[in-house]
Amino acid sequence: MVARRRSEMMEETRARLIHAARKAFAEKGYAAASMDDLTAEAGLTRGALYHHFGDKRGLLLAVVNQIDAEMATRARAIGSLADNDWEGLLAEGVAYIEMALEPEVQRIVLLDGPAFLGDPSNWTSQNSCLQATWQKVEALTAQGIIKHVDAEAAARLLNGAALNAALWIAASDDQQDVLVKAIEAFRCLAGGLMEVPASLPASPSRRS
Amino acid sequence: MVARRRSEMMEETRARLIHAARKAFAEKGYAAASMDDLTAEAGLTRGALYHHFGDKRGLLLAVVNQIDAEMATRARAIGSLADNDWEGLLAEGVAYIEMALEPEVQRIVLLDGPAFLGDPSNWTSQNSCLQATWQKVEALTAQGIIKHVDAEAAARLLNGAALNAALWIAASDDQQDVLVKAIEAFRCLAGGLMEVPASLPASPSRRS
DNA sequence: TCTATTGACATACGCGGCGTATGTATGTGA
DNA sequence: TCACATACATACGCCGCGTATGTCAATAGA
Repeated sequence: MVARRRSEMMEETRARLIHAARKAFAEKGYAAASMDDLTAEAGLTRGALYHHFGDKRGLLLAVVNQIDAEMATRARAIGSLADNDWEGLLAEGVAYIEMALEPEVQRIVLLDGPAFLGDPSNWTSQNSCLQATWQKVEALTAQGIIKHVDAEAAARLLNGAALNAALWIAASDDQQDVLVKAIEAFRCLAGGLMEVPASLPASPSRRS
Repeated sequence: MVARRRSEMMEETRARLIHAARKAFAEKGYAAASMDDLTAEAGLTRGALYHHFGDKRGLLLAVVNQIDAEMATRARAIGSLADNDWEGLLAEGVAYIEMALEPEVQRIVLLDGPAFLGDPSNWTSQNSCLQATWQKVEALTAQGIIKHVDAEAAARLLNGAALNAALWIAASDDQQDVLVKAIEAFRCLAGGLMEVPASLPASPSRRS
């Protein structure tokens, strides 16, 4: 028997509970997931769960934060591979769309999260995914590459568009085909943020 | 006592249940709303509810469809007031953002709907709001005003952006201020769909 | 080293909510 | 008017969450 510290044990207990919760929430949805089943799957009981997370929502919050952090890390990594910040922003958006196709992400973060925890902006104090996009938008604004719109607004709408694209793709029959269309439309929309020569107005056919 | 047909009574019963459900779902959320309380509010019991709607999800579906239809009607009306189809599309989008600020719409259609009924595209067979945007996009494509992207994709991403904007606004402190920013960003994004002279590439600084 | 106290869990209980099975009354067709 | 269907109401059981309580191991102090 390897001697282990108490804190290590606790950490593992928390990890096992979150792991089981991710699985259960993704498969059955938050509402239909039973905490008895969930904890049993992790070799524990509800006692441990309430001790560590307070209530069912607390567990969902912990799960969402974990997944959100993973997503942000992956998105930043993908975005940093791009040739420039603009392509980086697009790449991040596309990465969100693709990540959102995973049942864990979709079911837990995109559907149950907002429904049971409220608006994502209130999760934990910040949403890592949003922050990543937000920062990229600010950088591009400073570089004069995109228009001077509110950075947070742009980031939120971009993420919203990506999210909806993912829900659409996931529910479709030919996911590959739809994915291509969604990405094209996304790049198109994002292009609206780009700065254009002053001679070209953003809106056509303005009356009188 | 006014003599009334059976079908009229039933129709009123359904309407009263849906009305009570809209109120309860909007205030407490779908999960926390009790069907006993809800039906009592309507002067009925759960018996009537299960008779007409099958189960709790069936009631939610009926409520969502009703609100969705109302939203689409309002959006089309607003869109048709615009000077041209392009401004109509933008006006519809802005209208969605503003409508989504209403607790009924936000809580029921945007949060609980997707969580408990699945992707909106599977509701009833079509989502009226999406259809309205879709049609406008197709019309604009035919007129050569916007690029040849997939119309459904564009419509879905636009609606998704509007939806997310609404969630943001609703959770913010200064709703008026945020609403202005969101609308500006929305118009900006939507502008990305517009056709531009071929001499200007959609993407800047392409390498090699 | 022995003890006291804290903390990490397990166990036990009650409440409320959903779904279903059953009952009842009113309206409709022959 | 009689048989039947329909629109509800009532009654019951099961399940799931939250909390109160119990137990055991680990650390702290003397």
